[in-house]
Amino acid sequence: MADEALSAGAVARRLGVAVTTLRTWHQRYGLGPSQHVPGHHRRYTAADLARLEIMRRLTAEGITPAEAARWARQTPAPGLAGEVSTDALVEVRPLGVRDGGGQTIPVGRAGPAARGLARAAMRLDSVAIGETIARALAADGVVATWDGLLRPVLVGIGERHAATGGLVEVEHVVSRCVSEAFATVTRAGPATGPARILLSCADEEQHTLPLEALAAALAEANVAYRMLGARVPAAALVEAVNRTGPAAVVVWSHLQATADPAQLTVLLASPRRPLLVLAAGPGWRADSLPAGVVRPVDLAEAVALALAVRDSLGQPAGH
Amino acid sequence: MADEALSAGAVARRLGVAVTTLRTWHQRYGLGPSQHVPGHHRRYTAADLARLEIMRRLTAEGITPAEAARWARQTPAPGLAGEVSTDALVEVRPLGVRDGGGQTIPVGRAGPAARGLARAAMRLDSVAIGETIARALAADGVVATWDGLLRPVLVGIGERHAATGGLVEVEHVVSRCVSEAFATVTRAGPATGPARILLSCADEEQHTLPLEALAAALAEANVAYRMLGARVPAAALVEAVNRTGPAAVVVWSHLQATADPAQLTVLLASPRRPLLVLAAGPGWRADSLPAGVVRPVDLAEAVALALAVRDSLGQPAGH
DNA sequence: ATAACGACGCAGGAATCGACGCAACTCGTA
DNA sequence: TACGAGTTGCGTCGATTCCTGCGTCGTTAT
Repeated sequence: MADEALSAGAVARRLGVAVTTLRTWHQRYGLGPSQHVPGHHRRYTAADLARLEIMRRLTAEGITPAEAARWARQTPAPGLAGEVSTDALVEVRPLGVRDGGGQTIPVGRAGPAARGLARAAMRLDSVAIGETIARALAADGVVATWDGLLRPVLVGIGERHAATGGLVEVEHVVSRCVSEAFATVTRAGPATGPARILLSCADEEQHTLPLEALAAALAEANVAYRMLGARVPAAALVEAVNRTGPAAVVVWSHLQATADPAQLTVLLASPRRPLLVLAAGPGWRADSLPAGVVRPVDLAEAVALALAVRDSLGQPAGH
Repeated sequence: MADEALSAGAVARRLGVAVTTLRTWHQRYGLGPSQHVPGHHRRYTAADLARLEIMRRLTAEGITPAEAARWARQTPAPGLAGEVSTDALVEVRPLGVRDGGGQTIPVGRAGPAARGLARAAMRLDSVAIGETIARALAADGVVATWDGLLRPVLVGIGERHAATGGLVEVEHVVSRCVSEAFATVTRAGPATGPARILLSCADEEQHTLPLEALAAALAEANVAYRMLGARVPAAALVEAVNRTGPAAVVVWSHLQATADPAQLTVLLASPRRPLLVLAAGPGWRADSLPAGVVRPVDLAEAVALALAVRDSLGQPAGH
């Protein structure tokens, strides 16, 4: 048993926080090396690190740092199995405990889970990010998770990025984790019946996440679909429509620059014109859309429309 | 070539350090002649010298002596796929003709599975595509599936696309299915230990699939990593490196346009300089890479290098 | 006789310390 | 809706601690 005396920098790197934060946690919450002479360097033992790991896990769950520190401090030093039931903690929120700010992502009143996700994101802790998302997906489903957890955090990152220009790495890590989480949902739900719904990004549009959310929501509802992905030229979209003859087509555009209504018009003029053409995303201008195009306001509406198409045309043995 | 036991002075002269330093390295880091009785003269064998060579080169590259000693000490004496020598790797491959996928195999020799995958792709049948990939992954693992199945098909589609201009939808559907398959692999393997490997695309680079393959291969081997994803500006990459202090960084570039060596140079000049910087992908020009950058030729080599980093630095022992 | 040994110490530089402050986020209240 | 109070993460600054390569000294192996 060698004494793994980790330095402050090493611990900070491992946790994904700044060295100064480690010092702050020590003096504010008493969460530091058990043996530390003031003025000397901090040397974290395995037990100290375990405490900090608990701190990291609890804050990633959305628990107030002060509260998390209280739990981390009271854990028995020996033994790695310091499992703390987090579910109970989320519910019980003592009065007078506020959520603070600091270097974080604004999530508004999106709940503790979103705050925890934001914190894990700032630390680039992809494991915690993935676990949080998976838990939310299992508990609340795709639509609720998207609206209540993922979108607030993603929007927060986007705003901060637009304002300061930074946070690019954070955005990428979160996006990737969200993609992976949606992918597991997608893979888990085996599609039944033919895919009559086609999902596609607009030409040059690179943002896929909302479309992936829709895909996951459809998979959750056992609705078959086809996902084309990002940067689909109008010709390729028409080609796909002609080849597969979908009942509904969803075209996502995040930016106005990618929202050329012509690619929708071409769709409507296609030989195998789909019953429903959805222009989704904030890029589209309502007044410039060709007639016959529906514009859902949120994920729930898009899912509902897609389900309607499935229900009306799902059974080939009609009347 | 018999192993002439070198004296301390000879070794010191060869390495360019003082004799006392050799003694210091021995008693501080345990980096000395494997057989040495206290009080007697040190006699360095070839293996001992090799260890010291590693020590010298790593410290010359700006790596903390303690960390460099850890590398040198745990290097297997008989070259077990281990030779850490970055310079050697760069020089051994004077012209890396292709490595991300230059070979023109029209899916013909790649086996029946590839043919079936190509057919399902043309049909935009994402279910069949996903099943084929999942089956191959389960049977052959990530690396073999990538080299033997996915890369041939993707390359074939790419060539056809370049020639005819069509097949965009096919490419997108296949890419998405591959991503999802890799994501399930990624999610299935719980990472153990801190993530010391950082995966990132070059600036403006949009192709993520090869990086996702690497991530899946690492997850398959239970190696923790961090994936940044596509279009990572150099500043964001440096930011992530400084925040998480990884041991190895893999930067993927598919196109020459995105392979600016400056973003690697910045990495090497970073305060928390990683031990290993891998320039992966066909975009990089071997002759324009800064010294100290390793250029893996294929997925297997990249995985092997990453594993070496994990194995060599698993335990951050104290002094 | 020469080179190496072990112990000790030293100077330069990197990392960290403690204190302070700032900016940003939430939430209750006017 | 706007604003102040409470939190929180982290940057900055001068001082201090720690690491590291190497020189010196008396002794010992070759």
